[in-house]
Amino acid sequence: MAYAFNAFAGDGPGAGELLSARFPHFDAAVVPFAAGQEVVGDGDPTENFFLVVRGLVRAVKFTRDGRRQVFAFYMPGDICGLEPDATHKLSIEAVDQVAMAILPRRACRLRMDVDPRLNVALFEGATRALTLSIDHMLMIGRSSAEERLAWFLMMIRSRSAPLGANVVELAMQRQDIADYLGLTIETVCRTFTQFKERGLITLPRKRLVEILRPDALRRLAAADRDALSAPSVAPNVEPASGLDVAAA
Amino acid sequence: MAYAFNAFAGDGPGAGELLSARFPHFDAAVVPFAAGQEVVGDGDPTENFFLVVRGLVRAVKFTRDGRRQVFAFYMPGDICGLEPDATHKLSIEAVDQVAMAILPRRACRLRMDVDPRLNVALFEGATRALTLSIDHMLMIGRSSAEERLAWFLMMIRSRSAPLGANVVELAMQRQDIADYLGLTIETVCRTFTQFKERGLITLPRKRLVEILRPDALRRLAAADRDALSAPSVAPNVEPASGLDVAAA
DNA sequence: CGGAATGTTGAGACTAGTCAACCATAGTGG
DNA sequence: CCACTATGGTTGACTAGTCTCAACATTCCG
Repeated sequence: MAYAFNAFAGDGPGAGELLSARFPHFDAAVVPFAAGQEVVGDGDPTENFFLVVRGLVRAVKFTRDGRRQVFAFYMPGDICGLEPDATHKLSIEAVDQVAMAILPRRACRLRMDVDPRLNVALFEGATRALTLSIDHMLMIGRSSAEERLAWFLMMIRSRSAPLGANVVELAMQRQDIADYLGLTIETVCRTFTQFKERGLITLPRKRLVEILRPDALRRLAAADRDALSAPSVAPNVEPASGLDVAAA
Repeated sequence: MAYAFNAFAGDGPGAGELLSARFPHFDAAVVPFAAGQEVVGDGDPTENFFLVVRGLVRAVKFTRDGRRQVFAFYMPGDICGLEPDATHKLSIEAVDQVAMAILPRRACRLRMDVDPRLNVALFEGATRALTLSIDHMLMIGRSSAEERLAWFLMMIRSRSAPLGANVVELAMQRQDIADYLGLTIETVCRTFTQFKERGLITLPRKRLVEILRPDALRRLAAADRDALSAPSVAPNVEPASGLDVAAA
């Protein structure tokens, strides 16, 4: 599987920035992918890392009987494709029109051996990714449908919107949200409707959410995540945790 | 949170071996912990890595309203405590009588900067940990109770028993299993009973499981995991995936 | 033996899933 | 311009699996 590190825009120079500074390759090959197109598939050899330049990317895994789990969404600045094994175990797919910079793993590994800073950055990126996947797991394992959707909305908001903006664009479709949250598409719909009826949000368009009561949603979302109350990070700031990271 | 790398016994020298070879500190301080004792808690500063020397360790996270998720079990040879942030976000607790070697992070980091091999080993450990957490997440998000328990049993069997052994000791109690699988304790019990009635297992003691039909359990467990069918690793071998890894 | 902790079983409630119908939107071609 | 279709999204009725609450059994330990 390819796991993506998160660039963590507000977090000083993240892995993405570090890499792009260190790797001319990033600029060398930027490849476009159409919506729904597979970047790498389950079983493909792990030859490259990928830096998302434009669009939205998802990392998914299928079961034999067709169930699907979305492990992460990647936005511009995120890196995916980090994976220990010789073959990918997650599929990386373009959600909409996407551009990805191709970063040959061989070159990366060579650099990693020589450059301790890059090494540390990648290592920290990987452990951070693990941290985020744990938030995701806690949410999936121990939350109700409404808690999951609230968590999702706050996560997307903190990632994609300028801080404080309360209108979020959902590039992914309902099925992706459902598979990310471990729910069915119907439950996601119903929960959206319920949020509307409770005055928490409005839906100007299907893929556009206006958050009317961010505090209420945050409270819902926080029920099973400590991030909001964790003292180490600035309190009362939306956790960047949603930035899931997945191996590609 | 502290994430533990897995030593991967059958996988050549794992991170644990590498570290113990490289770090005299490993032998320097081996600390015992009583059953139930907390090694590090949520919010504690991240000062050390830990190598499990004896016993069973769990990494858990609590929600404000008391729900609990177990993210990983660590067995002798596993390392926990890997975490990017300054404070732990998971608690590390001894399940039974445990001995842990204390590995100062400062010393590790210094070494990591100088020794590329250690660095690569740790990095691969982290990405592998992420891979494993994804298996865990897929299981929690998309499986029935019986699939989860079957998955759990096959995981424990592959980790703790000599290959092929069909009697597995469960050092953890039912509540730990439930919180690991995202179920309630009652559902875990009922599923055990159901497995007994179907002739899949016997329970000579509460904490001792004899697996009568490993293939049937494996089929159940495999419904939402590719590991069994993945071609990159030896096929038809129990996946070592269960070896969850958590940051401590 | 007594008590506490752990584990099991049962009955009923409730959440989310399933199956199915319907609606909205966008694109296509007559 | 208007069917017609395809896709994506919503809603409803019903079901099923898991949770909740409660009682009871077992094991452990002083």
